[in-house]
Amino acid sequence: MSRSRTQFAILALVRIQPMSGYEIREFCRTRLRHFWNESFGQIYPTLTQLAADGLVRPAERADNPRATYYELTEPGRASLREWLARAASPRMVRDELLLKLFCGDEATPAVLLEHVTVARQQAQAELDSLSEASRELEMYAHDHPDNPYWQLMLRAGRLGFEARLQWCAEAEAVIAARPGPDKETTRG
Amino acid sequence: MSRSRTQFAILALVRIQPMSGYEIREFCRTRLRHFWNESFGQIYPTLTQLAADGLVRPAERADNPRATYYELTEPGRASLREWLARAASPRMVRDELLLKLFCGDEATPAVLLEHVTVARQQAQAELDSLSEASRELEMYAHDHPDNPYWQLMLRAGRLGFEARLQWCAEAEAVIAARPGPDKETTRG
DNA sequence: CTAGACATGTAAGGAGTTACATGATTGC
DNA sequence: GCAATCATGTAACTCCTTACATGTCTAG
Repeated sequence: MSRSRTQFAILALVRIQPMSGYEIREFCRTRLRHFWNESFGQIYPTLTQLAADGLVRPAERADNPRATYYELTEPGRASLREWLARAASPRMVRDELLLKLFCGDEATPAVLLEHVTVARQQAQAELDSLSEASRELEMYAHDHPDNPYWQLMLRAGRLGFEARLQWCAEAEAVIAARPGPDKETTRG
Repeated sequence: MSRSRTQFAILALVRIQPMSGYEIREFCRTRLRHFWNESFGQIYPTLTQLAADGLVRPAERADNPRATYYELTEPGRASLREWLARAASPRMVRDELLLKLFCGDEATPAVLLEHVTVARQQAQAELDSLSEASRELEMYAHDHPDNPYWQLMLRAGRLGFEARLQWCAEAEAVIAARPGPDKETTRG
């Protein structure tokens, strides 16, 4: 049970090809960014534990002998499949922007507008990077058996960020329609 | 700095009206569910700390003398405003369903389909509860100065879950199109 | 009289991030 | 030579959930 979700994230990654801890981190940071994250502090200890448990093992890879690469073992594959069969724990979202908006009347419209604009730009940047990732997948993994699922994964990101973008536009309109901060509200 | 985001979530809630720890929990569990959560283990110690720091204080409330209600103090309001002015930390999402899909070819389509169907039903249930919440807000808080922001908050949930629903439908189609599990894939 | 909601709290532990420490290699 | 990237790890800490412990009140 320990290392719970991290463990399976790592197994899922080394299943594709042998990977080093550093590569696992980079993969999360770039490809899985919109729905998963793992940091070094989780990855390296978990990798050590997985190797001790025989679920992964050190592997050769021609391209760069500097790093320690790990590959999936058959027990590791069995463990991965067992996890796949279990129900997924519900999606967790923590959105500080919405929490701030929740007491929006306590702030000035200008401040809220700034927060939303930043969020809109971030969503747009994510959409751009998803498009790029989708093009890369089509080029390099067109025939990979996992490709339909990888495209679905990107599609989830795209739909999510499009919704976010739409919301930001609506929020900007609503906030802009509020009375400005020029007349001081005598509150206290 | 300690109790960081929990602290401000609580300040944001007691700002609306004096609340007990239990009510704060219920509010998160029901109204803020789609973007925020706090558990008892966080709420009670934080409430104690906030009271010690003078950011909230015990308050009277006619409707139920059993619980200890807390209200926002002026220093508490100042602290809330200061937090509101700071940039929101990026939205965090952790989606185990997508992680499973990421190695979808390792599972049977039937298993994946089941996971997605559960997710679709959950999204639909969330949409229903948001509609209900929106109707309630219009009825009881139509003239509340925060109402536009609360509606925006619900709108974010609605757009998000609609996107989720859309994605689930697409995912079901893609998975259903995959070769069935009747012919055993000789893999190992 | 009992199940369920209301109510408050603590303890333990799991999960996850950040900062630190270290060092090799590569490109400029 | 220097900065950036690649690479591995640890320690401290925050954050958060879960399980436990306890008790009241209300509705059936």
